[in-house]
Amino acid sequence: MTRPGCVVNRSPRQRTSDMNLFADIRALVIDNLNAMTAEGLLPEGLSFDNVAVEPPRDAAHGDMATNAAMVLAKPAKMKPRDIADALAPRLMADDRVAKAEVAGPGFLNLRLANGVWQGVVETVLNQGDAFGRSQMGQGQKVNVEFVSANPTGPLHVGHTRGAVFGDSLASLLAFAGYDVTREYYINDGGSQVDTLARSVYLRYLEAHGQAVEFPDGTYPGDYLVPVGAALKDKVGDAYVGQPEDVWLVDVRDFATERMMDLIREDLAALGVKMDVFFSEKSLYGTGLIEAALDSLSSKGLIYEGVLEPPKGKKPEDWEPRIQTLFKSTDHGDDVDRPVKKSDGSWTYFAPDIAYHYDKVERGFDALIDVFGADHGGYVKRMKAAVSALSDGRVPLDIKLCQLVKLFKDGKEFKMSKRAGTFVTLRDVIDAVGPDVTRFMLLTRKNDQGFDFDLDKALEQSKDNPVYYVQYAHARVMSVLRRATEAGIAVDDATLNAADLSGMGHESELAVAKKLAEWPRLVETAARTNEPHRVAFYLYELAGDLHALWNKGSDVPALKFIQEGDPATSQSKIALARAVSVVISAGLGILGVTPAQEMR
RNA sequence: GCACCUGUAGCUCAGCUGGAUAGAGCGCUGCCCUCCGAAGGCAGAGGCCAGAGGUUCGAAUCCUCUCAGGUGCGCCA
Repeated sequence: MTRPGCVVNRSPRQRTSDMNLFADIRALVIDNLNAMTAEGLLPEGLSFDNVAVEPPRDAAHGDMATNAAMVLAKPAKMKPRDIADALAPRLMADDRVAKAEVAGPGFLNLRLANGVWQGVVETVLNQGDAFGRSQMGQGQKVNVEFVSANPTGPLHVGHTRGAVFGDSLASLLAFAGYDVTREYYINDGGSQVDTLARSVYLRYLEAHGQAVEFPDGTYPGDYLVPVGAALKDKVGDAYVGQPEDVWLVDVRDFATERMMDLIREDLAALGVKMDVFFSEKSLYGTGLIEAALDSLSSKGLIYEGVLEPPKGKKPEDWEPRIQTLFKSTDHGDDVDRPVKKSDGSWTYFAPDIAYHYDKVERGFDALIDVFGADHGGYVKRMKAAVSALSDGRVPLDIKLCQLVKLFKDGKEFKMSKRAGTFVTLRDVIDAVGPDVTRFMLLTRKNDQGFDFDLDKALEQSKDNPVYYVQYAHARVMSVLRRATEAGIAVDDATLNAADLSGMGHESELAVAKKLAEWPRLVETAARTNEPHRVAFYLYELAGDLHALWNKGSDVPALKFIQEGDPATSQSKIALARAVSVVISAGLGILGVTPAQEMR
């Protein structure tokens, strides 16, 4: 703990920890609460868990506020005001705290010394991209499964959202100290890949000059034309006129491989790189499905039984039948779920269980699945399965991404495979580029529907937040270039060592305060698995920089470059540089490249 | 019928797991470039946080119910 009297020749800012100023001040509060307890000013045994130190909504309330007095009043059987009055002078004894005053119902508002904020800038510059990195993950292994689109065609806009969300979430968790694995589950074991094979076979016949028609239940998309042609190149006419059992397996493997190549290229175009592609097919014949179900069985969670028909909407051909069921209701599900079809083969759920069993067996401490909203019905059963398989040890968080509606010319652009209006991920990237695509999709919470207006994304106007953030970064780069031209040294080493006392105006400190929130925001975003918070923070930080920039027009003393005064210029440019460092790091999490200049 | 998601300014959305007078962008009104990049900034108007109860020092946030929209609901994955 800090004891001001013992510190010689050290400015306050040098004693703030490197990571999270809010955590530092909270520690200060807790330390003093402990001391008060030791002195008998507070009763023994109080829990300080709910004591929070947060930025107040209104800047007029100071830099930070703590609810300590209000939270403790009831269990301590004391008035909040009395606790606050006793705590305030103690906090002020620390030289980071310039002022502590009791306000409202019992808030303790803190104003910190200017040196603290200058210290934040110094810390950002010292740590560079590492500023805001957290140890909260403690190296725990987290598996993020996302996209997992069926290997039957190119990725479409819906997949794009899941891809961007999952990839950014993975980056965020890595930034917060987790050991992250990005994973894609290939649904190559079901009947849809047989359908794919038959569709490709038709294209293959077509490549041999035959006229073909695509009956219902096949994929008529043009993207299979080159696959049919490639199959012809590979096998010649060996499969022409042959029955299905001759070619199905080979064509299926061939087509699936081609589709995965396509999907990998699509992901690469978005800047997404998976660590693991896990094949559903690889589960069959290896005993893994059996092992997973044996595990459930040994816990008494597998039984033969009959399900009730769903009320309200009763299937036409409903008839009661005995099935092999997983007792998922023991782990929070609404009804038990079948793992075998009536013909004795596995349902789709069985390999899903086995796949998650495998993830648990691979030693992950936490699992995250990113699904489309149309898979919302599977959340409870998957959670039940993982809970059962891991005896509740491994948490599974399932993030649902709501649907994306595309708008063009002010009208919704409906997708229809039959009509050929099939909007692919590649279409979107070709139209607006990967950076805009990624940032835009992250400006909405994952469980909120998304209206993606392609025209506005193309406009590159203020409607388009990515440009607002990019513009802020580009402006800083511009200042650095200008300063260099003016003969002011602004390399990182120089700024790193700069005296920051020339950066103390209220408007400048406001920006530094925003920078101080970054580590805390990273932890909140990581804890809630919500990467969109990063995008919104960057937007706010960019706004703060733009505001300061424009104030330079009214107040020349606020210009970053002060003619004839390199030292003051450097201290102000250090602030600007720090902003660009955090924007760069934040955009890195989102997978967006920071702009050096705008054209 | 049941489950999950959503409902906040005219529009599109945030709201930091319960904090103070609920925020931003677009649109609207009025301003700011002889001056570091105006792709920017400042100011103003605009709200019964879907509705009703409850929990407590305190609720947009947690609980219950109602209303509205979306997504799903055994032998498709």
